[in-house]
Amino acid sequence: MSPRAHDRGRLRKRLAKAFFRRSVHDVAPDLIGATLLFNGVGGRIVEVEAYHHTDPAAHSYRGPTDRNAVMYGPPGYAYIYRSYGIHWCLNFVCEPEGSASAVLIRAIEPTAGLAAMRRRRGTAEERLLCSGPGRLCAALGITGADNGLALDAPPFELLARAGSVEIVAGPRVGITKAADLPWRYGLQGSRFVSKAFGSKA
DNA sequence: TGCCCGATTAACT
DNA sequence: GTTAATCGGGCAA
Repeated sequence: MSPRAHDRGRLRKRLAKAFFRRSVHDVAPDLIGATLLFNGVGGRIVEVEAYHHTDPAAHSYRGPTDRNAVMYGPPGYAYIYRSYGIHWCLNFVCEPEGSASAVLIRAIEPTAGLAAMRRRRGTAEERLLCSGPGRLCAALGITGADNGLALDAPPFELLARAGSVEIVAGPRVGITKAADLPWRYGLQGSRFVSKAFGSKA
């Protein structure tokens, strides 16, 4: 029996680099419901935001710098930056190389490695373990040292969602420029999002 | 070189 | 509701 036949039905498809080589506005909603693991710790993605290089709120809007260099590389890699000098935030580089566009991973529903997450986060509240970009990185143990790593190889593991999901969109969180663009996507009804979605986008 | 602001969070009043 | 923690980028001098 081939490995493929063995895996069928048991394991979901791993997201390859080609998955990310599309518009951020296609990749972002397609990530909702996918499973993100880092060293085996993680869960189901329930909230993301799209950042296009033409977007004034994007780090790549004003051109390449030391910090955003990974955004200018090929798709399918992790762009990790420090936020407010304290937190780490995880992004997936998308679109053809040079587009400098990415998707910010804002929240996941914890499903694997709960004990490790609680230890790193210092709280037992499951809902608060990964509900926010900074909290998510803390729970999974992701830091700036992981900036530039490929998403289709360890320590990362990304699995496509199983079946269909209902997706909601709304304005992004914590930005002042282009704050009206509805480029935040979430899993309908999830209690693990960082902030509730309005009824209308 | 110095100063202000930000894709945040937790601990305050 | 407000504020501190604390780092890189952007812009003024």
